[in-house]
Parts: sequence; structure tokens; C-alpha cells
Amino acid sequence: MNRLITIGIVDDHAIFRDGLKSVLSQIDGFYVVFEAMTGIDFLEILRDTKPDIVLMDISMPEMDGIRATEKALERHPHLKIIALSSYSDHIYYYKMIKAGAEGFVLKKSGKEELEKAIMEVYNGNNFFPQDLLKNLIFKISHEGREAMNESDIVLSKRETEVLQLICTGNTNSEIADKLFISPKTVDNHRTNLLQKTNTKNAAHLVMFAIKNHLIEV
Amino acid sequence: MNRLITIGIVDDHAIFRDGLKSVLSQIDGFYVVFEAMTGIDFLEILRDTKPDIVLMDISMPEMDGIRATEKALERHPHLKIIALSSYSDHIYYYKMIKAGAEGFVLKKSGKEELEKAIMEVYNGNNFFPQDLLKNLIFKISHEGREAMNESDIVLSKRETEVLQLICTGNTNSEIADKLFISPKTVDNHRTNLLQKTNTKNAAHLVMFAIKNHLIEV
DNA sequence: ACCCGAATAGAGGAATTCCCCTATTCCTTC
DNA sequence: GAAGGAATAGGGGAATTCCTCTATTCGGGT
Repeated sequence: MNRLITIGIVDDHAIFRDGLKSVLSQIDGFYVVFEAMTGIDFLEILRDTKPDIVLMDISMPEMDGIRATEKALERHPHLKIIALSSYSDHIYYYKMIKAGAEGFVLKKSGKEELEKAIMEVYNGNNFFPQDLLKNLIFKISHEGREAMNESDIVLSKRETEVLQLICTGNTNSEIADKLFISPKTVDNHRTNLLQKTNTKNAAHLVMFAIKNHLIEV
Repeated sequence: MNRLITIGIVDDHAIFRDGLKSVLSQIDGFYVVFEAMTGIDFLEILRDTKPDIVLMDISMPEMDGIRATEKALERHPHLKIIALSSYSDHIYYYKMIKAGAEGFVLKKSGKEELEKAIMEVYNGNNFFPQDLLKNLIFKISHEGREAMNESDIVLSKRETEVLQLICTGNTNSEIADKLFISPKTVDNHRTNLLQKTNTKNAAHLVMFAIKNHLIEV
């Protein structure tokens, strides 16, 4: 009897999770052991449950997939994570590889591709679309690492969360409510964000963040 | 024997379509009769196949869900379309209602919500999330229908200039100096921009403007 | 000639951001 | 165990934004 491949799903869209779970359940040998709505939930669940494969959405509020991947691999280095992305933007691709993901699948590709990715990664290989990989190598060789947004600006986990919420029009009090912290703390994060990015105000900060792919649009 | 409810799915993400189809297939009485990758494909398919319900993603390349909905209803007025959206962004919601959608479901809500939406719409009712609807009604009752009728956002030349300068971190006084007008005028433009785009503050405005290609990134 | 929208500008006030501080706790790293 | 970064939280105040309201000018269109 073959061992089941256990899978965890991390995505903020419940409908997408439901769908993915349903698709995977129909494939022989796959078993979805958990779903997480956010990166934070995911890290929480990892304490108890360690799946063979994690399918990780990149764009999520609160904690994005890149950071969640980094954090998870810090604590569980042997975890195998496959990134799911809506965009073929090379920057996410690059960042996800750098974070330690073993695979990358575009959401616009079908379940066959996903199944293949899971099997490959489960068997100890990588799974990265050839065209994206080629593109990435070309980019790096031609434009250097600066093009990959390897600037010295590194936002902390909390700062990224705050930034995400600033982008969607939240005030300090609203952000405070959502992150269960004081508005004053949010204000401090905001100030630090402006300082780190060398921007003048929230509008400028949002522009900078989008341009430099600190957040997904 | 009950008649099957036939469903069409329009979304550019194959994995999402696969998942959705799988979820819906497990619900008794639902039958997915087609999937379309783009709005154009969808209109093509409609010539031959008319489902009871269409699940329509809003953000798609080539032809977005709003335009696809409009076009489809022009030719097939009795078609029942439910919008699927990642964002609770007010403008999509409004545009989709205006385009003639009978329902609106956020992707972050679960399959139960989706099932409910399909059943309601199939039975001749609408399905719109209460909080979003309340928000919209509030807006209309306070600002009049004129504010809403102008749903296709067109910025004036001056507004675009001001917006551009807001994005690069300029304050009202700085913008005033650069455009040789009073800071108070800039303030008015700013207020109008927020109103037109229905955004909450400058940061949100910048995000919206970039998302909707009102400015160059 | 008349209306309308765009652009201009101001009064005035509430809300929010921005930006100095200080300070504590909890990690991690050296 | 010391040092440093991240996150927490607060005081306080200046600057800026957000919002409502009124009002004038100018040019394009019916």
C-alpha cells in the first residue's frame, strides 16, 4: 500500500481553498490535512501538523506567502512548499525561490500541472516552469540583482502587514483594531515605514511599495 | 425528478476553475456545463450553450468580467450572472450591479455562501452581501444617483495632474506651487478625486489609481 | 444667449497623519 | 549576559488631510 501524500493549503480565499481541496481529494494518493486562511494561521497549525507538501498562495493580507514561507522554513527546514501565484511576475518568482520554495505553479495552469508539481516535489525534485526560469536567469544576467529588488530596504513582518492595510485605505485606528494593537503602535510603524522607504507620506509610500514590489497590487 | 441547475464558469485561472467545478459537482442538482477562460471565449460559448447560472470573475485579462457581463446580457437578457470578486472594492460591486449581475460573492467566502447565492439567483432572487449593499444604498441616498451614474471614472486634466503629484508625495502647498494655483484649489481637487474614485484617503487613492490604470506606475 | 462642467478660491472645523520623544518586553545573536 | 532589533505603547504638538459649503470665472455646446 502506498503512503498518502499529505497536503496543506494556505490561501485567503475560502472558495479557492474549497475548490483546491476538492480537486486534490479526487486524485489518488493525495490527502489535504489542513487549510489555513493566513500566514499566521499556517504557522500556528504547523506546530501540530506537518504535511508533506504545502501549497502557498503568494498574495495574502496580514502575512504574505513569501514571508510565511521564510518563517515556516526557519522552523521546519525540511518542509516542502509550492508557491501558487496569479502573476508570472519574475519578482515574486525570484523571491519565492529565495525564500526556499521547492516549486512554483501559476493559477492559470491546470490541475495536471499542479499534480505534476506535487509529485515532483514530493519525490525530492524541484518544479519550476522552464520559461519563467529562463526569463529569470536572463533578467539577472542582464540587469543584475538590483533589478530583483535586492535593495537594502527590508520591512519587518509587522510593517508589511501595516503597509498592506494602509494601501486599502485603513486609518491607524482601523489598522489597530484589525491587528489587535494600539493605534499608537500603528502610528510608530507608519513612521518607521516612511523612514525606511524614504518617502514623504502615505500616498508616496504606497506608490513606492507598488513600484518596488514590497506589496502585491 | 428535479431539473439540474446548469452552471457556466468564467475565470482565467484554470486551477480556480477546476476547483470550482469540482466543488459544484459534489452538490446535488448542480451541473457545470462549460468553463471559459476569457470574456471573449464566454461570449463565443454562449451562442451554443445557455446555462442557468454564470459564475463570472471580475478581474480578467483581455475582457474583464464587467464588460463581458454587459455584452452577454445585451444578447441574452434573461441570463443570470453571479460575480465573483477577490476584492470588496465598492466600485466593482456597483459596476457589476449596473452591468446586470444578479449576485455578488467574495472569493474569501466559502462554498456554502456560493451555493446559497446560486440557489437564490436560480429561484429568481438577487444575492448581494448585506454589508456591501447597505454601504452602497447609504452612498446613493447621501450623494444622489448622479454621483453613482458616473460610474465610468473619468478624471479631468487637472485632476490627473494633481493625482500624479499626490503619488510622488507632494503636499497640497507643494502641488499648488508646481501648478501655480492656490493650495485650497488643490485641496478641492483632492476631495473630488476621493469622491470620484470612492476611496477613503490618499493612500487608498494611489492604490486604486494604479490598479485602474488611471496613472502610470 | 444660456447652461454646464472645469477650474479657481476661500471659511472653517474635525480628523488624521506626521514626527519628535521615552520606555518596556521579548527574542536572537554575539 | 550584553547588545540590538522588533514590537509594544504612550505624551504631545505641529502639519496636513478630509469634508462641507459658498462663489466666481471661463469656455464649449444646444
